[in-house]
Amino acid sequence: MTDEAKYRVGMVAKMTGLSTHTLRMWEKRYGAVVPKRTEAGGRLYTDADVGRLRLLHKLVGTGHSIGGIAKLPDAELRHMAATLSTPSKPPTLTHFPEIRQRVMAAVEHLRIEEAEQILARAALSAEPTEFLKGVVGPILVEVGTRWERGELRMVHEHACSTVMRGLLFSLMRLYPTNGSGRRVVVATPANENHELGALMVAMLAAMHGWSVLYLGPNLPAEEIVYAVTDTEAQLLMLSVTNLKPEESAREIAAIESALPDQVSILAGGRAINAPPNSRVQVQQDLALVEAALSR
Amino acid sequence: MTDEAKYRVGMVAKMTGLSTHTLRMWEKRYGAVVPKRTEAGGRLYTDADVGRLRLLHKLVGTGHSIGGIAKLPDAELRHMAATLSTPSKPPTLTHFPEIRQRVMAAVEHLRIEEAEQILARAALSAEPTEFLKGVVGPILVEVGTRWERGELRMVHEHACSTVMRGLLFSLMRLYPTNGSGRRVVVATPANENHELGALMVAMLAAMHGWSVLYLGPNLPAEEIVYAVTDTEAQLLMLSVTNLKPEESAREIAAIESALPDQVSILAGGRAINAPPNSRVQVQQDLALVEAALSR
DNA sequence: TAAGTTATGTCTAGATTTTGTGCAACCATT
DNA sequence: AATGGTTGCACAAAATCTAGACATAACTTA
Repeated sequence: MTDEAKYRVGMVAKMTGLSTHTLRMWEKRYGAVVPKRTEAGGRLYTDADVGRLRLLHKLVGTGHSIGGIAKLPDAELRHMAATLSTPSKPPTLTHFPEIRQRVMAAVEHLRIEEAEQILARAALSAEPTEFLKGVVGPILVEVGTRWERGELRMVHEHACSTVMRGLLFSLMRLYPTNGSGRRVVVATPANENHELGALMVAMLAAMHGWSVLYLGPNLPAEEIVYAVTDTEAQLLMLSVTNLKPEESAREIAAIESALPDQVSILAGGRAINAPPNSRVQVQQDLALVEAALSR
Repeated sequence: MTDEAKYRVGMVAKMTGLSTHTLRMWEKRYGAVVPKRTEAGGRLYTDADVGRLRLLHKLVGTGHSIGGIAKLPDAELRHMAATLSTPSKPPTLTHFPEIRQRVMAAVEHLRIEEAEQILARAALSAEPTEFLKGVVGPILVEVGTRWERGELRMVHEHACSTVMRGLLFSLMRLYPTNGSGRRVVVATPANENHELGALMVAMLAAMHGWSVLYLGPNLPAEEIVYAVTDTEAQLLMLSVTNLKPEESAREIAAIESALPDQVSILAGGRAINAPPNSRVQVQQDLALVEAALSR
């Protein structure tokens, strides 16, 4: 495909399905496309012209008036064609790779509404654990690594996190607490700002009927301890993805030593580093976390 | 997407489900939408017009009378559609002080589910702006000051922020974008971690039909600039509540100098500090922010 | 409750506009 | 001269425009 002007009007008529007459009229009356000319005055259309004409033809066929849309830019026309054809079938995607790919594409172009829509649909038609393991997790990892490699920018990472956060929040609320009275506190230690792992396990806990107190990222040990004891929670879940090993170990040790004996601690995340010989149970696999929660 | 007028009545009829007759009557009798005209007098509707008509159609379908709602501003219609409640006649006599008090009590005891419930109910029965100004804002301020005074702990502040964040996210999603094509980016400059102000204005923008790209807290100037230019947004909204004056001024100046001229900047928040003689418009009052958004 | 009023969608009718196509005369290349 | 293209004018079908008449339902008032 070049931007060479190479098609004459009869050829374009065949390619687009419009008559030569119509082509000339659309040019003269509405300036829909203005082809170059040969020295003798013959019209010469480019590939882009043909594409545009096809678009216009399609839109006119669905009811738009040529006079109203002839002057609009190509991007606008494409958008109109895209939004017009969709209402029939909102395809529920259950094929994880494709979902991931489409969400990544949306994030790359900062089209967060689109990303949200795809994810929301997928979330409702998949097993929650599967969804977390097969979609949310991998996407976060991919955005993270591509960001480090410089292929994506910080905005993409932020936007993606925002979408996921909102999504997980909404999903969490779909599972109302049952009266089992099992309470869990979910948090992230001091200086750890990555909350998405925490959100994922919080959602798992909610799914299993726990009453979840989600505290968000970056909390000093004493605050976490206070929350656990004040609410008489039986379980504390921590997520660490970005701390230095010694920092992780220090914080977790501080939390553990101050917690009442009967409280269990479940920790996970890429950078987790727990002191040995402690009651802190380290668990990276979401499925196993889930098993622990359903016990 | 542009705000160009490009649809003729027949197409609009197809898109909205209303008859051409009805469209003309709604215009003549109630001024529900007043489309531009071609030179010859033909009606030309914009995407925003279509969005508004869809809203009106939906509301009429649920029992509202067209005469009563035709003149209401878009934001009002969106709120009504979102809550499917009464036509704004009863000025919502929810008693804000009591709501605040009950939420505060719930937060104090870390009963976040209770807080969530109270807030969600109040949010749906109140005018969004009023709700933000009368409930969300004051509660955040109160939690902040009581924390500084040592009456509350960091966990309370975190838990409360988490609740509000989730709430605002959900509320934002109640107002789907119409095709008006007005895009706004909402963010918080580097080192500013308080995102709730940003979330509040993001929600206001969504209510007014803007397509909102919410980037969350703590973004360097160049990232914000990239997002704005990449999405061709017309407006950037910034919130600063916790930076030092010189830091605020530096970041904002950096952003402003790198942004294309046609992008407006609206900034607010306790610690905002904008360079003088700039196009940065500082606005602390939510009602005035809203006015700017509906222009 | 009956009668009158208002609100709202639909319909008609005749004038215009929009838009695709037909025809005529002419030009360029082969 | 055959082919494919150009321009301008004419024309007809479809879509709109305006103004007003009507039908129905909902609401008011006596």
